Amino acid sequence: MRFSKTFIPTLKEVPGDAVIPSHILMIRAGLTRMLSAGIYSFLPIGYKLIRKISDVIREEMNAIGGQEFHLPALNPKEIWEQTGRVEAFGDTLFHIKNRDYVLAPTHEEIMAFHAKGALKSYKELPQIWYQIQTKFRNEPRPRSGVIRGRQFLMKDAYSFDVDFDGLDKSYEAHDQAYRKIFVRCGLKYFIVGASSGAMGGSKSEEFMLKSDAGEDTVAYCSKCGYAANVEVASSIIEPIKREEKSKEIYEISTPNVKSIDELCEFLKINEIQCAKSRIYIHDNVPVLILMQGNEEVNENKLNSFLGGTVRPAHPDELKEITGADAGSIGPVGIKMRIIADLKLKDRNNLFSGANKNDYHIGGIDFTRDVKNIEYADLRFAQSGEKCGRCNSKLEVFKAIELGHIFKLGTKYSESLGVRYLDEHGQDHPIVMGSYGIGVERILACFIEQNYDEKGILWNEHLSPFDLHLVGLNLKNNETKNAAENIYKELTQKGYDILYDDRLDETAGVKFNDADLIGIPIQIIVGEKNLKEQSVEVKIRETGERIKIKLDELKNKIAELLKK
RNA sequence: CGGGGUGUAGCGUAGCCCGGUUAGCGCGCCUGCUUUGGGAGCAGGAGGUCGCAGGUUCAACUCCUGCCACCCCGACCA
Repeated sequence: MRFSKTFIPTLKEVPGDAVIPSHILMIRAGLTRMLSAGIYSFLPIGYKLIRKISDVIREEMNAIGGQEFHLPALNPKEIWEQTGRVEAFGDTLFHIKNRDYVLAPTHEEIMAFHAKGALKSYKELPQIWYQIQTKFRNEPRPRSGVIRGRQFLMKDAYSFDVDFDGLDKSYEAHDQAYRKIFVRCGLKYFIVGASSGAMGGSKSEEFMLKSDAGEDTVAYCSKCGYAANVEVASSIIEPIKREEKSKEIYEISTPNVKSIDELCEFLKINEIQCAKSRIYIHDNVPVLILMQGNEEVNENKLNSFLGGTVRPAHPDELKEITGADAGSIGPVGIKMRIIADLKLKDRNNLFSGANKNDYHIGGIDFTRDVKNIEYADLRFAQSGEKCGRCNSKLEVFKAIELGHIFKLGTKYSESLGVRYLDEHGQDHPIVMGSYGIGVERILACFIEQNYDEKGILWNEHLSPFDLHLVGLNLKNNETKNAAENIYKELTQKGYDILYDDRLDETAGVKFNDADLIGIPIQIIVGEKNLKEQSVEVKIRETGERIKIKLDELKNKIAELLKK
């Protein structure tokens, strides 16, 4: 493809709205342009990459028997009402104003609608149906470029089976296909078991990728592969030992001390010696939660420990319940259920609030002064702590969700009446699975993992072109002829080439654009080397430049691209 | 939805606090000449509802009010 005839609007400067590397580079390298918040246009090179990624997905989906559909984005609202998801999605669902349609945020309903009455016999099952299409979600806050948009491309697949054993097989097939897809796209991913949230259903796995632009925080063990959202992740921690001698309990006047930081500063103590108090309301009953001073309550863990409904107490409730405001609450003498994090188990000589504003208590011994105290794991796992499974070190970091597979079960087939007859003529709901991949996310995440200060670093897994041919001063006829010949010959050999044939751009501009766009191999044709019948081959990632005789170029390229 | 920030030419920005030239600069773009191995030089040129609406004023990019858009943090999140 000739650069001079292709729309590749590269940008020298960082666009004001972009913050994360992939977003900046996708705009600077001319892959995408923003139309509105969370709505992006893909320009020719960007769209070419989207097609390449889609093709990988398509191949792996077809390999497990998937059949590709093309479904409407415009859906009758009625179908979504039948499954209760108009309400479930709430404001996230886009509604059409002048007709009772919604813009599909996903396609369980529509696939199930087509399956209904069409898949009637056990003989027709199982089926895997998928599509690669645009979804619409009215995200309250789009961010990170293409990573969370209001309109985005998703591959979503649905499996239809006679029973849960069949579903297990379909699920397993997708699991394997997904691994292949992400490996083929060159992504360093990991898998997190997760709850399936608003989608309904039981088992699920998320395919995730480490990134500062991520929206989830996960704990990951690179040794055994344990990965879990920090909301549920557990870790092995070293217990903190009791001090040898328990001091007497004593009250301290602490005027205007509200936070743990202020308390530590005021008393010249370490936050590890503090028991931080939080009041939660559990099924309308207050509970005191105690955390070590430097840690926060993991409300998710608290929730699953207590069951029922749990919420933090409002500031105005605190005084009524404890007699003090936040910052002066503590376990000594308080009459309610008390649960402390395991890090505080049986500790002594602790500091906490006195349940009296502007006073704290020191010398607290949980075994002596706080009767009926319960202990539970209520903290967030942190980097460096030991993995609960294999004892090596956990890492905690932000991650982006690339794909999600889950066992839906019969939620949609029940509510929409998607049923089949078994060999005895008995009728059953079809058992479904649902499997999604964010297509643009693959592109953005690849860039998040492969860039340097000059631009993107495509590789053998993913690249818009095989080769970037840079013709320097093309007003020089010899150079032009040589470049044109190389372009012709290598194209005939089957290579996909971006040929920078721009007449007026200087060498520097072309070099920088080539580095920005980031095709792995550059062939540079210039007067200097042509005098020796040579051109230069530059490896984008390493910056290595190799001088090659013209007649050896084809072999060298073949060798480089074979890897 | 809460907190913070920004909106000036295709892109990046100065000016605004403290109202008063023709709204300035860099990049990009157009024309000509020179240049061509790491974002070229000279000369000339085009391009602006200063986010929108209202208000104050002799006078508004600048002050006030409302709205909108975009970004960041949080809440939310298949």
